[in-house]
Amino acid sequence: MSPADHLDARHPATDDISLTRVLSALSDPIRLGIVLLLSDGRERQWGELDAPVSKSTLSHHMKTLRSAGITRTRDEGTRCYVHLRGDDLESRFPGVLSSLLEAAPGEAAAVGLK
Amino acid sequence: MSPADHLDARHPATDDISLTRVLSALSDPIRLGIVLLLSDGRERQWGELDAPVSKSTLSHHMKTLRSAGITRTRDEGTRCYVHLRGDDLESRFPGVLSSLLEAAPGEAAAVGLK
DNA sequence: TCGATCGTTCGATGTTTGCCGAACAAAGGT
DNA sequence: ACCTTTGTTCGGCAAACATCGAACGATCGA
Repeated sequence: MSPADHLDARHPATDDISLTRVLSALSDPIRLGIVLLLSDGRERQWGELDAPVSKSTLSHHMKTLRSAGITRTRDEGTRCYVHLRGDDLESRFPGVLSSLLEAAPGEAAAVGLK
Repeated sequence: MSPADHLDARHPATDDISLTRVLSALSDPIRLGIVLLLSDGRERQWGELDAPVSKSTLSHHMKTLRSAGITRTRDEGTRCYVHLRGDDLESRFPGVLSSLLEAAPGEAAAVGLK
């Protein structure tokens, strides 16, 4: 669709993002590592995430992040691109994401994400 | 180490506090509500927490918070007092707890904690 | 048109989690 | 001594979660 694919059913509106769901999504080391990787703002496709899990598991993790409102996914042909909803999260929960991202490096390293 | 029972086996040292465990502990609305209640720094005993769950369930929640390093428990006679490890968390993960506490009120209200 | 690529969906499995009531243990008060 | 209060521990149960391989569907390139 076009003008507003933001309103894709899969992505909650900014105001509907739940803090507990965000925390739950980030409490998994793999997902936290992915978010950390995405924190430079660049858009990536699944393969670039280097997660040490199978395709199907990664797909579930990406769905968890997406439905928690943490990432936004865009389909293009046969592949999906994902990026952090940094601004949305910052406006909904000021300071939370940024402080988390500063604290995260020590933990995510253990997961094998590059 | 010393006269300090801080190092009680039940309480992780500040440097051992894990971010993912903290996030996991806070991803439950009841526990988040309790932390919010404790955020004024006052020490309380279980009963003052007003959590809408049974004693045994509350005991588990308190254990989760304690072993994640979020709270500190002190036994006195037949009762336990608990307080937030605000300074420890702030030094380990600067900004995380404070931004979370600002974001939390909207969510925890739904849980029935006063 | 035929593969190859990429991601989703579908069982299946084992683990963890939230919750409860009941039984237990330690103090304290009467 | 006894009962009350306060918190812990112990099964048990249902729901949620992380994980996998296999099957599927869509798209792009040869």
